[in-house]
Amino acid sequence: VPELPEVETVRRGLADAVTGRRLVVTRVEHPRATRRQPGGPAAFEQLTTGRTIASVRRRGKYLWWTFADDPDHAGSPDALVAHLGMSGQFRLVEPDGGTDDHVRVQWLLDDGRTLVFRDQRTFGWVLMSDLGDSGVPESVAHIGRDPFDPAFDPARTAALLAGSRAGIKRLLLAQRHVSGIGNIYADEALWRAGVHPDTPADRLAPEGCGAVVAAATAVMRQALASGGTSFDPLYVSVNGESGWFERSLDVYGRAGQPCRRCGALIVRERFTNRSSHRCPVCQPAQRP
DNA sequence: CCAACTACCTGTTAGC
DNA sequence: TGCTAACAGGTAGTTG
Repeated sequence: VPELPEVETVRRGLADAVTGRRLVVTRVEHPRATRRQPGGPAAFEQLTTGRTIASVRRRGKYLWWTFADDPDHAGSPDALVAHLGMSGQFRLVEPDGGTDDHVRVQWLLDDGRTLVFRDQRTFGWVLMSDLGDSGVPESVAHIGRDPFDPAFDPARTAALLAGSRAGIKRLLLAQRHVSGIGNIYADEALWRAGVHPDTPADRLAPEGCGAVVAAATAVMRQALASGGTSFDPLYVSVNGESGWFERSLDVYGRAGQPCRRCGALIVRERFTNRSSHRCPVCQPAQRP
């Protein structure tokens, strides 16, 4: 699943490939991809066709392209926001390349290539959105900053987390106080910090929450440095390459294998209709 | 306002 | 072999 390091890898690939390119024509192949767009596929095609990409930006797992000023599109939203969901990909296709069943949106570029948005499980989406005064699209403004943001404030984030009684893993996944963390890196961060996922954040206090945030930041930086993506054909960069970080995961997907710190067997538990992985010794259950 | 729950979706794998 | 169930899980909307 694309989380912060994977989405940042995609952003970098996109920035290199499409900055300054004009979208000659947009075609929505699957209406679900534009389900959040007022006016649906037709509106999305009309609002994006002919525009020139000025920059590619990101907050948490949300990506957006800004567009160059264009009198033909005066009054149109300024940003194309995309979320990859579970399985979304941006891929560049050479002029003689084909298409496939998972392509949801495609853009013919002015260099002859085609940019495609592929998404097997269709949780991803694209949307034209206004840029607010802060430079963040309206549809992204509800999430917190991510740890790669130069303006990210770890102490303030820890204080915000510690102000909640909710379990720390739920809070990390909520994207509210800190964004970009998904199930994989949440489990990795909690293992590194030695914290049980259900520990109430207020019980951890700002110090404990700060340690979890620091662990999440560290593991995501390492993941970004080692190719940014998990080793999975669903999560590839713009050029189709997979990363190698899955080989470095300590708990996620390691149920039944020994903890790399203490040797106890990693357990997998149900957690709000998904799964949590933890070491029963390093991350013991909290006493009531 | 906060916290918790569920629908959304499809390809793969496990089990009978 | 064929069928069913479980599983992967981020987000938005709803409910309590």
